[in-house]
Amino acid sequence: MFEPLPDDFSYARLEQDILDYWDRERAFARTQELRADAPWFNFNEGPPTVNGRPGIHHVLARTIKDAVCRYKTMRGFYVRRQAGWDTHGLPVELAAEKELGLTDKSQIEVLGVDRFNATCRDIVYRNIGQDNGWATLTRRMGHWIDLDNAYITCTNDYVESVWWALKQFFDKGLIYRGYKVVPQSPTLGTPLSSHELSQNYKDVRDANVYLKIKVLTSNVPEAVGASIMVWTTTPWTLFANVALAVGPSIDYVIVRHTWTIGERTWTENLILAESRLSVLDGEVEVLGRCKGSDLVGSTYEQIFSDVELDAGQYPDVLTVLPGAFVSTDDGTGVVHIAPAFGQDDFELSKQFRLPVPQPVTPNGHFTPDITEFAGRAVKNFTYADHTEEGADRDIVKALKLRDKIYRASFDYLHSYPHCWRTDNPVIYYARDSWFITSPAYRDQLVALNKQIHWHPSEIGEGRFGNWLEEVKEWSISRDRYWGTPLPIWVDDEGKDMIAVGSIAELREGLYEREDGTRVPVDEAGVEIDLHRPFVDRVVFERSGKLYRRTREVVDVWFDSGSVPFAQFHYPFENNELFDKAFPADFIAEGIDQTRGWFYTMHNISTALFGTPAYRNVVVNDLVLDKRGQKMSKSKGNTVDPFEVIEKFGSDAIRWFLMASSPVHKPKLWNEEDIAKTVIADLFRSLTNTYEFFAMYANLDGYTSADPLVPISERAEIDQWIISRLNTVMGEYISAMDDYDLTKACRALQEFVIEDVSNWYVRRNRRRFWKGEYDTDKRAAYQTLHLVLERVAEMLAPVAPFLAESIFQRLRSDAELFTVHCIILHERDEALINHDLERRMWQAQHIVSLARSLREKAKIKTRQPLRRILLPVDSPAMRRQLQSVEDIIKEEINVKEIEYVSDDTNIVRRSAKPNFKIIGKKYGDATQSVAQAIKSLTHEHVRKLEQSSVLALTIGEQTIQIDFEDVEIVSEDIEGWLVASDNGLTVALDTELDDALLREGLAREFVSRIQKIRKDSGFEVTDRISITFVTDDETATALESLRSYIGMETLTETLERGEQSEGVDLEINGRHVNVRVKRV
RNA sequence: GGGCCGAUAGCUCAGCUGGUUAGAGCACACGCCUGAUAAGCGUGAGGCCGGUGGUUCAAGUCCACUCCGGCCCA
Repeated sequence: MFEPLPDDFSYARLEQDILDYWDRERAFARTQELRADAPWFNFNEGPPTVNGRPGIHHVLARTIKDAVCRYKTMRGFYVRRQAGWDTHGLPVELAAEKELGLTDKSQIEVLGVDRFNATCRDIVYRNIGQDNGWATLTRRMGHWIDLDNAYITCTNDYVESVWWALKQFFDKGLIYRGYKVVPQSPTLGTPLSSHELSQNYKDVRDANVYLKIKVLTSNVPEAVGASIMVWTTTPWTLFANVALAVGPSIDYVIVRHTWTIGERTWTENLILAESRLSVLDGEVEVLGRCKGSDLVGSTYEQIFSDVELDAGQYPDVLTVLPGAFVSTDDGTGVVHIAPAFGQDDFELSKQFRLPVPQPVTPNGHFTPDITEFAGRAVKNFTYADHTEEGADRDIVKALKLRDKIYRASFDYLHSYPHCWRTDNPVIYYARDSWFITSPAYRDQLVALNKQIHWHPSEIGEGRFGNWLEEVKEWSISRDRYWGTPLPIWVDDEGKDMIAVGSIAELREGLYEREDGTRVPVDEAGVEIDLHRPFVDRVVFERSGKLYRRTREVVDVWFDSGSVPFAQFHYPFENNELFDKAFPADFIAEGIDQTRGWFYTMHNISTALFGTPAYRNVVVNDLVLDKRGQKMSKSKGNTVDPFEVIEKFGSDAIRWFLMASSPVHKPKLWNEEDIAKTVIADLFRSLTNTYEFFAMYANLDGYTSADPLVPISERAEIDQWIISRLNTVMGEYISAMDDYDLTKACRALQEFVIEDVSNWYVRRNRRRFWKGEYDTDKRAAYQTLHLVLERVAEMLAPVAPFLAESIFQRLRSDAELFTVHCIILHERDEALINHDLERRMWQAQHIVSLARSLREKAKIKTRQPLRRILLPVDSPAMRRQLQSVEDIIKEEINVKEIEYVSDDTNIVRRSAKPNFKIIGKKYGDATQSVAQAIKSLTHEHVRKLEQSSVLALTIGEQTIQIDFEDVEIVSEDIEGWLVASDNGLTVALDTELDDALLREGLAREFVSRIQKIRKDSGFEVTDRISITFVTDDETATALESLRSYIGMETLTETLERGEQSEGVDLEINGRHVNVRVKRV
């Protein structure tokens, strides 16, 4: 018994049932157990941030992961799938601040780091277990991954592994503390890493200020006393100005600038890059020219004097210096240098030994040194409970009073980084922080990247490869609380450092109590927690020196980059497991991870193991809304994954995400497409095919125990669909092996809809419902059964629910508790018959051509026609078409097919050049040869066919045309309706005689009766009687085909009546009144 | 400013290492077919294959430049 799909069928319900079934059967766990001894295929889960909300783009990445893992399992591998949670860092800290009612970082210290971190930990574990969160989505979308044994980055085990890794870096001399300019989030008071920075560039309007700075001395005589033009978008940095930079090879001009307003005119001498003269508003007269290098050494008047600069100690202070980074794309070609607030500036300060005044606090406010602005915010900041206005406008006012402004507005539109958590502008800020010196092993990063298969490849070569080529030092410290503590202890003088790489080493330290007394860690009676504040209380005494831990925590990206080993608590446990599972064979995430997880894993793995962390990576692009717009909460165009899964089912969503466009292209979210191309097309075709199969198989009592009809003895169309099936199996596997899920899905989809449903089943309906249960019928069942089973297998990775549902209904083997545990069948070359596939393809095209001819002749298909003519090139072609003759005749309702060969004169033939071949042979003579071929006559073509060669004269030359140089086409047939396409020609005999007309009438009549039966709600097996009233001629026609009508419509009595008491029908222009009754 | 990707029918996408008439699905119009199908089939309309220039016998495909869009970086 093949169980039909339920009447109240819905995909959401079907999937719930399957989920319950999987739970009951422990399907995932048992599948894994089955593969216990199988070769491993290693997957690593990129941990989602635990308190983020899953969005539809996560469904995309998770579908890729799940589909590949399921596929590899079905290919016989053991696929270890450990879930993971990313639990440290700012997202959690901010949630904790909110929960504790804190508005500022400083309040955390007041509250106590222990309480703060306890809250963070609490939030983490609450979120992991939360309803409608990640775990729920993971289960509901059918993502098989081991959630029960997920790695959690804030556990002691995990942190210990990260510590081990950091110590490796330390021991290799790859970590150092340095004073550098870093992107700082002022409202968080912590530096951000470059990959964090990249998450939130926004277009903003900033200050657009042209300053004029008086030159005091210079080697360029005209420059003395003139003002050098300086452009800036950050007036707040001007207090820290120590120098100006010019491009040494850029051309500068000294101009007399005249400005008139009303009666008044001013003149002043200004210096700027010649190519930037357009920034000046007034009239300009050039007084002199020079190169930037000539200006070097000029001294100028300090812009603000709040910061004292000692020219004795720093000879180059307040002078013009050469800077390779100076451009003339915008501004004036002169850059103001504030080493504390710019990376280029800082480098220049090191080069020329300049001071680095720092008049701004880490949280973005002026220090008391800046008397006029002490305590003011440098930019506009928004906090949870208040906002602060930045000082820029007031600074410009102050500069105006000092007559240093040439022009100032606040309309400079540019893209500027903002803190990804607080949305406040980032400032570039010099401070102490810790770095990993990635450029030291850049070559290895680049070399190992070449071993990774990127899908698509251009990301690995382009975006990721370029990033590695110019790899920057990794700023790994964060001046925060909830994170892996940086395990480096520093002595009192700040010179000597020790790194701690394990809990055991930590135990060698002393625990410092509140009262200042120190006891060995093990005797302190405090539980070891590899977080602040516990680790801050541990100190080391070595050779008379006291070491205290540096206060920072580690960039969370270092946590996730440690997944390959930290998920196993390596090297403290599971070393054999690690050896087997590293490196990963496969990972998949969104393109935003290029400089995130993809990078940090690669970096750490390269430095520690000298091996790439993963062999294959599938990168998906964003999910955009229907109109191609980025989804965002503010636009209200986000998609709630739970909602759409309820609406369409996970399978449909998963299929759409894989099949609609390649995953590495931005994907437009279009629910109409899901409904029309997935649900109403692929899934409908498949479920209906199953329903059709089940209905008749159950009626006939077919079971899979019935003796198998050898495939070679089955009907040709059976062999055809089996051949197609095997071809598609081959395509599917090679696409999946290549991680091209889209191609695999599309091949399968087309097969199901076109070949199985619209051709095989439609063509074979009669075989299933007519007659007794004989060998041919059994062959039909076995064929369709086989096809459905294999389709369910191939469907399983991407649409696991529907595949399971169909597979469970079809299976005969009780051992196979899930489709996902079976080994995918590979194609059987012996069952592929290219010749047969080609013949069927020809038949389908002939049918199409014939239909279009009927359309032209306005003869409906129900009207039988006597014959079609098919021109054939060869006896072989004739044999080919004869083998599919019945199909053609039935599809287009003709009695006979006549084959005409080239020795008849009905067909005119001509030749088309085969450019691929003649192009190679004739080169630049190709066009003239092609012309000659096109003008070949019917006789020429016949001659060519007979002797395979033909001599042609072109101009003065004679050339020899070979048979392979041309493609022969049949053109038309005298007096017939003809159509040609794809090298096939069909001619239709449209002449009708009485017998054909009668038969047409009968078929039309049958069709109407069937409609009446259906409309009246009769069962398929109900027998009926028909009484009809019509004219004599029509009556005779109907009666002459009584047995045909009776057979088709299960009519027991067909009588001519007198009274028009039934339904009036208009059939082929005749009037018939019909009454149909059930008997 | 740099890097990567994309641009083909109203929409979503195919189009292999260049081969001369550029395809499919959806949507639209008309017709056909239907005892598995809220389906199917046919026909039609709809394309300066973003633009310019080049290489070539031949360019949607290769090269250069350019416009527009997306993403990433500065």
